[in-house]
Amino acid sequence: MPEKQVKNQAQKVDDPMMLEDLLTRGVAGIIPKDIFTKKLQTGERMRLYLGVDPTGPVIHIGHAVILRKMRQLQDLGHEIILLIGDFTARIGDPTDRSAARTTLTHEEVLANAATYKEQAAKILDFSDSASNPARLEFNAKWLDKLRFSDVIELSARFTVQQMLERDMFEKRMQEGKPIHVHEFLYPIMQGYDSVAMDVDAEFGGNDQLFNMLTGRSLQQMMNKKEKVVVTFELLPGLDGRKMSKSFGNVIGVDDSPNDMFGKVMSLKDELIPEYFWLCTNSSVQDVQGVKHALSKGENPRDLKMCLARKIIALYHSVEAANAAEKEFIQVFQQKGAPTDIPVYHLAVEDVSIVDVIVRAGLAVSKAETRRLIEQGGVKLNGKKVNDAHTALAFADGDTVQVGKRKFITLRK
RNA sequence: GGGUCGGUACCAAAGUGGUCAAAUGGAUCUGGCUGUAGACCAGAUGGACUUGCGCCUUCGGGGGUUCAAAUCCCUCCCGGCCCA
Repeated sequence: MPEKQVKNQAQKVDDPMMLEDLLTRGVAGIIPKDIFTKKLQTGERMRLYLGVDPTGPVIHIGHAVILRKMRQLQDLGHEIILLIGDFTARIGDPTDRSAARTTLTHEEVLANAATYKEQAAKILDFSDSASNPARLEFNAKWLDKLRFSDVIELSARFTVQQMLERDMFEKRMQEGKPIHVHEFLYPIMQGYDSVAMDVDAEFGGNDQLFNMLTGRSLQQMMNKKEKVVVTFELLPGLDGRKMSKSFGNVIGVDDSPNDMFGKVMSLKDELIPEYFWLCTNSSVQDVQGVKHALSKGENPRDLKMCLARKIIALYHSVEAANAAEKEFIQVFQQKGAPTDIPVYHLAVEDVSIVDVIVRAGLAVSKAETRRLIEQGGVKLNGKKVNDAHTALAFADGDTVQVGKRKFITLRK
């Protein structure tokens, strides 16, 4: 029977290779490093958490760098908490925003939180049957209870100058952009999470350093504990810019195998080694090997295909990875049709190809569809459609293609 | 509270009475090429249709002046900066 009792001891990390991997892969900084290292070596059980703002519904493989590290520590027996910032999300983190975020309603936040857990569960083990299950927490649990006097007391521990130290506040000051008072409270709220959960360590993206350090200060002041802060490299997006939904350069852990494959193939060549290091379990030697192969002139395409298989295997399965690769070769390298084409049932109103495309949702408006036809982006059974007006006789099983990636099969 | 500057399309930002569905950049899309949904090159990017130098909707909200308004006036809302 697995021990489900609270254990105060985690597994010791003796293997220097493993320790090295734990301390370096994806890690930008550890404050203070010696304490963290020692706790890993002695196996002193740590309570550590990652806070996420459920402002968007997608966990991407950049977040996963941190989650995968947490999974390693979970397996070693440390206590893992995924904190949903349901309270803080309503305020909006000013990090890396030129303007204050629009605030979400509590309902939106909770809906996002539910999908978060589902996605995080691809990496962390939340199941009751696990010997050391990860936990989900919500910070509204304690932040909602604070009274105004508590907030004053907490904020009195910090100065405006300290808050202004953040680059982004400074930048906004210089640019003459607004900084709202509640944004100053954000690091304090997030810092209070550490106190409320009485944690030993917090993980987070590099951009969260300031907020996490505020929590470290508070934890020292209020619980007399040295909270370790571990910051992680931000995984760049597929195009090399910051990974962000608004740039469309994100791979979600929930993406389908085919999507993942295609997205990895669109990765900027220079980022290949970094992705191997941060997004797969490849060893240092393997990553060196990849760099070497690239410098020797090996086709980056083939390395990306390998990378794509590894990533898909992680979030889906090896079989899914192989299938996705076959599909990619068929559709994009050989410009064939995909295996699974959605079916569209023709309606009586569908007189022209334009109607079909709009009603099937392949384009948002008729004007856009006409534009696509003019640009040669629409094919019926593999043949370019040149005229939007001709009424076409559709047959059962006809295939309509819009652009490179959108296909439908027609059914009467 | 006073002064002043500003609010433009998905985002940033020009335009300051007609030549404005609105420059430019980003983003997105299409085509070409290829190593691929990468890179590069070219083009497109409010909407409906009877495809018109025509129509409808859009330059923070509302109202007005004018043959004509993103552009002028009034008013309201929101923000920056300086002063108090």
